[in-house]
Amino acid sequence: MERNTRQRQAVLDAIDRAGRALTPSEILALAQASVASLNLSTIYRHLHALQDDARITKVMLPGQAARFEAACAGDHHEVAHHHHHFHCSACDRVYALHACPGSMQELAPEGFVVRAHEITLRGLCAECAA
Amino acid sequence: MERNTRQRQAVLDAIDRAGRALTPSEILALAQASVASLNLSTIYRHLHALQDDARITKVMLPGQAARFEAACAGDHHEVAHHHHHFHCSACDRVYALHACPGSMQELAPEGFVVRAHEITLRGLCAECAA
DNA sequence: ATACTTGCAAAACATTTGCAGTGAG
DNA sequence: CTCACTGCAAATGTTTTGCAAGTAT
Repeated sequence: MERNTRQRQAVLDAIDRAGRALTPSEILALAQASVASLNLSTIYRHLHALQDDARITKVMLPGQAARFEAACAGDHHEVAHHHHHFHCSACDRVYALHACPGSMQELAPEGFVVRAHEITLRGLCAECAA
Repeated sequence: MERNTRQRQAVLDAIDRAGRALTPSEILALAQASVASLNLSTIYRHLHALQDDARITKVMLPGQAARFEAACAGDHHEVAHHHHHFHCSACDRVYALHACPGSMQELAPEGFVVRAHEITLRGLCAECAA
């Protein structure tokens, strides 16, 4: 997974241009505009490879299939920026939130060691609320 | 799904006695102690029915299969208590957290309507940290 | 030319559903 | 005695993998 193929470029372009997290099916639909024969297996293989290369990030939300977003989406750091997500109940789209209220250590009982936290907001995006 | 069968009781007992959220497979293993022939299909059917009866709650965590916990676990309200969860990376168990930092409205951009939020903490539970 | 990539089909999981037989009330 | 419930097998949706053919370098 290191050659620069049309398929790899199509997957990366779809994600880079989206500006939000996409499901593998959405990526398939978008990338097939460039490479009509594109297959879901190939999509998944490139999604893994692009994660290893830190070009994209996997976004897992409760009860949702995995989505993928451009690494460093919306910021200009070298390392992936810690952030959370908003899931619109109406259009089912997922948007990155560039804020974080802090470590949440205090929510855990005595003796529990908190190493990470994830916050998901749900509701209506600006478009659907209008 | 309204008769009081051995299967239904076995599923409910397993969840009520666990004190933490269980996966359907864990429930199967526990409930088969009472009803050896018990089947995963039956488990799932009762899980839906018990949710409708508000006896149990479905717990969805990012990247995890669904788990189920007793409704009102750990508190004494009539309505399901709003709470979050801790997922131990070592033993893969899920514990309820009886605290919540608030609505998180402020994390969303202008125009977004926040209707709900979910927080998942990950790390080591007291047992695994020791 | 060589070895990485691709597409397809089939396998893995979690969950749901059709159906015919079983059992609670 | 009925109709809901159960168990099994098959279907669904998402993700992974084996393999033979295709292609970038």
